[in-house]
Amino acid sequence: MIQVSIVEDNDAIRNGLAMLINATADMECISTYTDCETCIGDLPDHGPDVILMDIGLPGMSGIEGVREIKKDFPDIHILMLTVYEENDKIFDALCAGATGYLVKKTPAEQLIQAIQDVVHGGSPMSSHIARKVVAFFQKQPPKAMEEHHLSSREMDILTSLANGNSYKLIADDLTISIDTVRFHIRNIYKKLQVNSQTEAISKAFRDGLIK
Amino acid sequence: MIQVSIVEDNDAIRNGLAMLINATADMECISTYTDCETCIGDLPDHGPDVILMDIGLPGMSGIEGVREIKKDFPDIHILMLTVYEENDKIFDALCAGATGYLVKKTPAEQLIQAIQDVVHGGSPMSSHIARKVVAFFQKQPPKAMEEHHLSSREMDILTSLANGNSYKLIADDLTISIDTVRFHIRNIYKKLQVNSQTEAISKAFRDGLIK
DNA sequence: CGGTCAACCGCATGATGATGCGGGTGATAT
DNA sequence: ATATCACCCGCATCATCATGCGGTTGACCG
Repeated sequence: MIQVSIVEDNDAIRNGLAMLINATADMECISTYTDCETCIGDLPDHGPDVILMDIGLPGMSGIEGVREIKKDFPDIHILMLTVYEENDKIFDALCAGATGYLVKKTPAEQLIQAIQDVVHGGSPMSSHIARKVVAFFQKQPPKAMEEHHLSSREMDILTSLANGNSYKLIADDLTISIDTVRFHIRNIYKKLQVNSQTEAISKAFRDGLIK
Repeated sequence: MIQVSIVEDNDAIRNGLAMLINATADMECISTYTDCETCIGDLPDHGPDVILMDIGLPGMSGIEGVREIKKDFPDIHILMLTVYEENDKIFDALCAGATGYLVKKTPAEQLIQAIQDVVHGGSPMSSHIARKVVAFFQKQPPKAMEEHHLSSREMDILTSLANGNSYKLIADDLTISIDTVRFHIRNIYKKLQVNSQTEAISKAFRDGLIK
């Protein structure tokens, strides 16, 4: 029996969801809340397996609620159920610890399916949400190493620099002279359009040149 | 009519998939390949809407194939269909441009559903795959600011430092004296266990103190 | 009320870095 | 065969940083 709680301030939606869940075999809605705060207060007494969580709530937002709940009850799966489709909300919710993310227009049967999915190790997402999540990975390397056309030697030096080595140490590591290290670093600066180690390292990290 | 191509070296699987697709209304398999190279060669002539792509292929890997295809035909949706569930493969495939990621044991009807989903703006993923993708977002801050207990002032300085500002600039920005900047930086170094700007910035990035 | 702590300020010294200039080699491309 | 480019080396100079020491203030806590 999957035990579900609901956090949703709209009465009609909340009650509708509760009825839907109670009408499903092997699933029951053990509690409903109109805000995160009271939900969190109840958790020590009766913790559900899954929480359906709205985002736009009075008081603490659903995303903040996820963070709080996950901190103390990491085993509870939280399924965001919201009208928001902005990237910020999606990623914030997932980073906060939400296991899935559904838009409110999701049909009843898919919602039930999602709840089952989440307890069986899945992460249900509405299709357009999933697409945005996937898109996140694809726009990651806007400027890769090739864009900055750093030579392999320059990458050596940059990497060593990022590890906190001084010019002297880098020179010893690569068995070249310290002046050569200077030479390469000058070129790196030109290519990255910076003029200090700190800037170079920052840029390298942000552009994914270094991990 | 959704036009589908298949790249899969296993004869039984490839033929099975083709039959399944051709048996579905509004869907046809227009070509099948046992390797990426010939598929890519064919694309200029007959480009499908969706490609089902295996990863473990003779010659060019499916992931490399995705990269190549997406470079020249960004509108073709590629659905990975593979046995691999390792994080590396998943993320590499998505970064390369795959729109969805299914494991091979996916039942026929879900596979058909996934193909339809992908042309309608979704990103179908097997449930365990989706969970891994979501988990990616959640394990981001292994050591957050709290772990290093940097004060908010120290964070100001660290951030400014990462933006390539010199002590003097930081001092002006925060309207404090340059000696105070030094003071804070000394403390930052102690807390991060480093002793140079470069190391501090590297550590800050790697620990997610700075984005 | 004394203790602790974050935040602030100052000075001094040696080390390191940034940048300008000069030069050399070998491999690849035109 | 000459150009280009990555890579290598050297010197000089000024700016910046790392680190040691000292101090003040105001907030919070037992």
